[in-house]
Amino acid sequence: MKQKLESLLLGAVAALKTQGLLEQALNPIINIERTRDQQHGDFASNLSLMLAKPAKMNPRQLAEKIVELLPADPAVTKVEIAGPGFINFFIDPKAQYQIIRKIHEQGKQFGLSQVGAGKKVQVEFVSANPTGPLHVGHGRGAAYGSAVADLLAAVGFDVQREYYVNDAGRQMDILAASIWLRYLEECGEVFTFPSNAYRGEYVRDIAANLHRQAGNEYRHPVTLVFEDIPADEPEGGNKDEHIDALIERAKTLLGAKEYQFVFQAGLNEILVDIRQDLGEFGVNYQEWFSERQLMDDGSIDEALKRLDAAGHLYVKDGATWFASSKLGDEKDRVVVRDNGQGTYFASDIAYHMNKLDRGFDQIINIWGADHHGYIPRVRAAMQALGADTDKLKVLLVQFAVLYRGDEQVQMSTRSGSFVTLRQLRNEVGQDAARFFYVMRKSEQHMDFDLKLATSKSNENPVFYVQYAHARICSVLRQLDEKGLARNITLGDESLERLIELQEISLVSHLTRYPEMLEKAAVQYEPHLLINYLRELAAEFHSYYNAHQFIVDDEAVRNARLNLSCAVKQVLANGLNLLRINTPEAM
RNA sequence: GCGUUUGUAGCUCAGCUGGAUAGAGCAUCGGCCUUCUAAGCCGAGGGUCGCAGGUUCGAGUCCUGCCAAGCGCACCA
Repeated sequence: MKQKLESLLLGAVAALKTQGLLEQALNPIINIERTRDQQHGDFASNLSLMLAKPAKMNPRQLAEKIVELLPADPAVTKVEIAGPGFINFFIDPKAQYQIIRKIHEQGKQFGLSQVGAGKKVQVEFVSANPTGPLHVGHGRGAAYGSAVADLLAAVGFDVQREYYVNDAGRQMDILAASIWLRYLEECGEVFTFPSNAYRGEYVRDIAANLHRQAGNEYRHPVTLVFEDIPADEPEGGNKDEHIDALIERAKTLLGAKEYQFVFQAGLNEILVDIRQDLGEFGVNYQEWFSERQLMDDGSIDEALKRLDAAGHLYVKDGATWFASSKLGDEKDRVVVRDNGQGTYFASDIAYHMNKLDRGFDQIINIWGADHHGYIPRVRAAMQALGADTDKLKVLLVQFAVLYRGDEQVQMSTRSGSFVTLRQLRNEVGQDAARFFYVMRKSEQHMDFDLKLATSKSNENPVFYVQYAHARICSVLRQLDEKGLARNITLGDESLERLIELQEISLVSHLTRYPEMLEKAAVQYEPHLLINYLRELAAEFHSYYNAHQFIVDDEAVRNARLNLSCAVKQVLANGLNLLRINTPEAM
C-alpha cells in the first residue's frame, strides 16, 4: 500500500515538473507514514512541506496542487489536506480486508520476508566466562541476542548464532585453583579459603564430583600447598599475589597433566550447565567457539603476524603493542605481555580475523554495556587487518538491576551471592522472563523487579497477550459447543460486513505486521515486536468486550471469526518468534 | 578529568529516525459480569519531555553548553 501511494505521489511530482512548478532535476524523497490518529486517515505524507521551499510556494497551496494532480486509485477513498500541509490518505477498508485472507493462506509464514536476501550474518551473544553459572545479567543478553537472531532469520538473513568461550586466561586458572582447594576440603584438609577465589556453591559441587570420581588422587597435604605462599589480603597481604601463587603451586604439585584434568573437569561441568540453561531458555547456538582453539591452532600468531607485516606493531618496555591510537582508539594496546603471554585482546583480534575469514556479510557482537570502551580497539584491529569495519556492528545491552520490592539485590560472581538465570526462570517462568527481558530497549537501563515479575497476578504483561490468544481459542471452542462450524468461505465473502470501529482498526493493525517485523529486525529492536503484540492484544480485548462474535447472522459471524482467527495467527506468529508459549486456555 | 549511555506522568517504560492535541502499563478514583473466560473492558485525574540556548514552516527527537545518574578509561577477562 505504501508503494502504491508512493507511485501516486511520484506521478503528481512528475506532473508538477511538466507544469514547470518544480525543477526537473529535483528528485524528492517520498515519505509516507502511518498516521497516529484515525482522524488523519490511514497514511500521511509530508511531501508538500518538503517541497514548499524549492517550489517557492506555501505548503498548503502546494498540497492542493499535488492533490489535484494525483492520479486516481480505487483503493484510495479520500485525500485530505490537513494541518500545515499534510496530505492524508484514506484507504478503502475493503482493500485492507484482503489481509485476512492472506493471513489465512500464509499461516505461520505470514509476516516473514526475504529482505535479508540470504546474506550471511553472525550474531555472537552471551559469551559469558565459563567460571560459573549464568546470572540474571546474562539472561538479558541471551533473550535479546536470540530475539535479534530470530528476527533476522525471519526476514531472510542467513543467521549463525555463536558463543565465544573464554576457556583460557587467568580467570579460568583461578577457577581451577578454587575447585582444587574445595576438593582438598572434601578430602578433609582444613585451611582458610582464599578471598579472591570463586566462592560459589557450584564450586563445591564440582569439587565433590571430582572427589567422588578420583578419591584422594589429587590430594596434597595443606602444609605443602600453602608453604611459602604470600599472605592473603585479610591477613595484610595481596589477594592477587596470594591466588596467583596458589595457582602456580597447584600446577607444580599436581603436574601439568593432572592440573589440566582438574581445569577441564571444571570447564566441562560449567559449560554443560550453561548450555543446558540456555537451551531450556530457548537459546541455541550453531557454534561454541573456543578461545583456546585460537591459541592451539596458531591463529593468534597468524593475526599478530599480519598486523606486524602491515606495520601496526611495535615493542616497548618488553611488551608488544598494537598502534591502535592511529586508528581511532584512545591509546595503544598491549597484545603480548613482557612475560611473553598474549593478552585477551590478542585473542580477540584473532577471533575477529577468524570471523572475517569465515565470510560473513555482517558480524554482530552483543556485549554488556560495560565493554563499550572496548569497541574502538576491535574496530582498529579489523581496520588494520584490512577489513571493512562497517561489517562489524556492536550492540550493547545495559545491565538489568535486580530488585526485590524496593531493595536492590547485590550481585557478584566471585562472592557467589547472585541470582542465577535458572533461579529467575524457575521463579517467574520461561515466558515472563523472555518477555520482560525483551520488553525494554536494549540500551536502556532496566529495573527487573523480581517481586513484580513473580507475582502471578494481572500485573504481568505477558499474560495480557497470551490471554488474547487463549480467548480466541475459547471462542472457537464455544462455537463448537453450540454445534456450529466455521464457514471460512462465507466469512471471506462477507468481510465487507466488518464495519465496526474496532474491526476496521484491527484490520489496519494486522496489515502493519510485516513492515513492523522488518523494522524490528533491521534495527535490532525486538521490543517493537512486543509493543506491537501488546497493542494488537489490546485492540482485540476491546473488540471482544464491545461485540459478540457468535451471532445469528451467519455472514457477520463468519466474517468476525475469520478476523479473530487472523488475529490469533498473528499473535501466535509473534509469540512463537519470541519463543513464548501460546496457550489455548488460561 | 576524558569517553560513553541515559534523563519523558507518583513508579516502570514507549514515542515509528524532524511532524499534527506527547502515549501505555502499574498505582489512584469512578463505572461494566443473567450474554463467546472480569488474567478483560469503558471513563477520570496526573507532564516545564533534566536545564538553557541554537538550527527551521515545525524539536521529546538534530547541534552546543551546563546539571544529574550508570558504565568504561590494565601488560584482568
